[in-house]
Amino acid sequence: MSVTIKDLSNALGVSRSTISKALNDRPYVSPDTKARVLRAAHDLGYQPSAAARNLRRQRTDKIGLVVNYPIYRVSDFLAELIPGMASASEASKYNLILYTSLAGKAERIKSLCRSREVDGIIIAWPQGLDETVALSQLMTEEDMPHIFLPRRLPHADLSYVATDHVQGARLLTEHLIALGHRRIGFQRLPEVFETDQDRYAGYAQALQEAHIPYDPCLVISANASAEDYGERALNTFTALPNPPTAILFFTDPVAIKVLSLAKGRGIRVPQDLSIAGYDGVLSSGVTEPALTTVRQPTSRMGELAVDSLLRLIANGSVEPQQHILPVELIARGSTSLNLRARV
Amino acid sequence: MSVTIKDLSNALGVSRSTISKALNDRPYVSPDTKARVLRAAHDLGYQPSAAARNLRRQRTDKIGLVVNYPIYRVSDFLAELIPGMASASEASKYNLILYTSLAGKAERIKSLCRSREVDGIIIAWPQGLDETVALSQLMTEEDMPHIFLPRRLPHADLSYVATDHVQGARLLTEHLIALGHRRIGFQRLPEVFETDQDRYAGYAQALQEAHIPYDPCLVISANASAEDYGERALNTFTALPNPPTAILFFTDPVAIKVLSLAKGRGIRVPQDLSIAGYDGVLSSGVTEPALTTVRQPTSRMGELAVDSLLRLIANGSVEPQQHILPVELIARGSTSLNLRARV
DNA sequence: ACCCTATCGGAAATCGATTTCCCAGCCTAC
DNA sequence: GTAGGCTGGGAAATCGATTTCCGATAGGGT
Repeated sequence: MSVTIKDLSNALGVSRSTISKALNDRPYVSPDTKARVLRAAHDLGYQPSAAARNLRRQRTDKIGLVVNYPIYRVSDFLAELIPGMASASEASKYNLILYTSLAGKAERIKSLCRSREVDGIIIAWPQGLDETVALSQLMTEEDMPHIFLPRRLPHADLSYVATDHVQGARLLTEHLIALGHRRIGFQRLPEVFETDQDRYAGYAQALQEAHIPYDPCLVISANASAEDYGERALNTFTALPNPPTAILFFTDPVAIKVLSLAKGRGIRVPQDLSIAGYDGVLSSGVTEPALTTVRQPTSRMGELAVDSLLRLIANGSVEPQQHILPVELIARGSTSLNLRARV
Repeated sequence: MSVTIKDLSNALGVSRSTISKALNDRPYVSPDTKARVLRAAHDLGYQPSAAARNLRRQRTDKIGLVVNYPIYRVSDFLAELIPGMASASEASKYNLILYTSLAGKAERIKSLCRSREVDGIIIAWPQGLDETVALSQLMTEEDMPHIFLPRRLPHADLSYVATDHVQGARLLTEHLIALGHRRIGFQRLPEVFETDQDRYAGYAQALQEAHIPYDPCLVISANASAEDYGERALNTFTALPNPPTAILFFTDPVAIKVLSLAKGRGIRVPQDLSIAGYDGVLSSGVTEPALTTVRQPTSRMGELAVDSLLRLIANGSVEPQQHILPVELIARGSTSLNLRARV
């Protein structure tokens, strides 16, 4: 079959241990022998068996990525995250193994840990804090380094990489306030998203600092089971006696949908209503008008997640890795000066 | 450390071979013993070591995905392809390992084959036919089943899964002809893309069947090194004495760019000029007007690639797998009846 | 009663590397 | 001159499963 270390040994008349030492840059091999080994290895096209190596070294140089992609299908999340992670990991001789069917299955994640087919795990899927803590505990028991994505987790022991949702919502709100808006609608995320609290906090902070009184009518919750977030929100808001002059939606696709909905109803954006999204997906730049949004450094987040995980793997669980990345406001045509008379 | 087959053996007073047989559903184990083994395995949370298993069985149940993602960054290619592949492979107990830094490096692909860390490889990156054939040969020599994506390859021995670019270009062209267009601009792809010939053929066929004479002025080549495909094409076409009334661009982002460019120059789309793209990216649906385009079943292509590869792995290289998937015309606002006087 | 076969289970080989341990020289230092 | 420390290299153990081979027992046919 393929050429093994034994073949090399036979060809050179040198023991297998010496071959191994030579190839792995270990001491106690003469320069001469080492050169001969390297040469022969190259000539015969020798490549160590990954399985044998993994078995003996008790590590695989592989990172598991557990994702529940449908949630993110709405955005370019995967498309940006994966390349970022892949380049970061390959730079460190690691590779990525994808697991998309493990979402929510604690039992299967435990099996993954026990089989030791990866050295660490990056988990990207939204769930409650309690479940996350339980999951983290499970992996810790199995001695499996791990890191969560893409949300801040209010727990001192958990490792995560996130983007700053407080800042994101605050930037958007401040932007609208600066444009003269005082009645700003805010659509909360479905409860499963931990990010919701952060964004809401950012929104509330910005309002408070501008001394704009908080009006509960301007904040509506999205029902996770329903799909027509956008339409419901628009209906609710326009039905108000004193409707908002601007609305923040929790994701670009929803905002984009509302954009076209508004157009159909004769609501001019941004003259009659300013609209903003969140994420900075490609589509947000080509709508008419283009969408004001917040761009998250997804690719960077992927890199950082890998780097952090590798640190956990190397150091054998020192203190947890917690990183929050800044986001960027992209102000575009869908938001403008509040033209309606100041009330 | 973790619980091994030896621990099970000790706990039960049963030999390791019997344990293995019981767990792997092999004959010559009494139902009683088998039940006891399964029970103990479950109670102790036994999970076989992936490395040991791979070493002994000489396979890993993993598929390598070699991609050169930047090329596809313009589209949702990765975002759709990967979930499709992942779900198909996990349904068959396989997992995906990502390799993004191997593009173009034949030597490293050879190493990948020799290390046997995957049972098969799916390669998705554009390159010339000669290189592809050479690469395929290399992998065949290493006994590594493999399949190419996402283009038809005019070679009887190569395995690939592709979408039907002839049909795609033909559908678009026929659509425009049906709308009364007779001067239809066609932008060819950079030469590196094998798809170019197919699309061009589709375009030419449609014209011929409609008895529209071929005008070389209406076909321009894109320079792979330049980035401003769209602008150049628009300039060239509008400078013609008898300019086209419709233009086919080779990808949605380019068409979208031209859309906004045209708007800036006072060219009305579709009244003055019909424009179409290719790919059906999310953005194409939200432009004003929405873009007529062709949608490729990327996710399905991913699934099919995995299924085909698994077939190659199972059958030990029977005949090559070659699949071409149909595409779908999405007619939208950017193309309309040819309103200019018939010349 | 005897042989043959099918079933069950264990001992040992195997997969292909790494790592530990040990031996033989050789050099240095006292 | 000898003890002790290096260095280069080999023998063998090891990682944790699967698989082959073989022995023992039981059941069935003549």
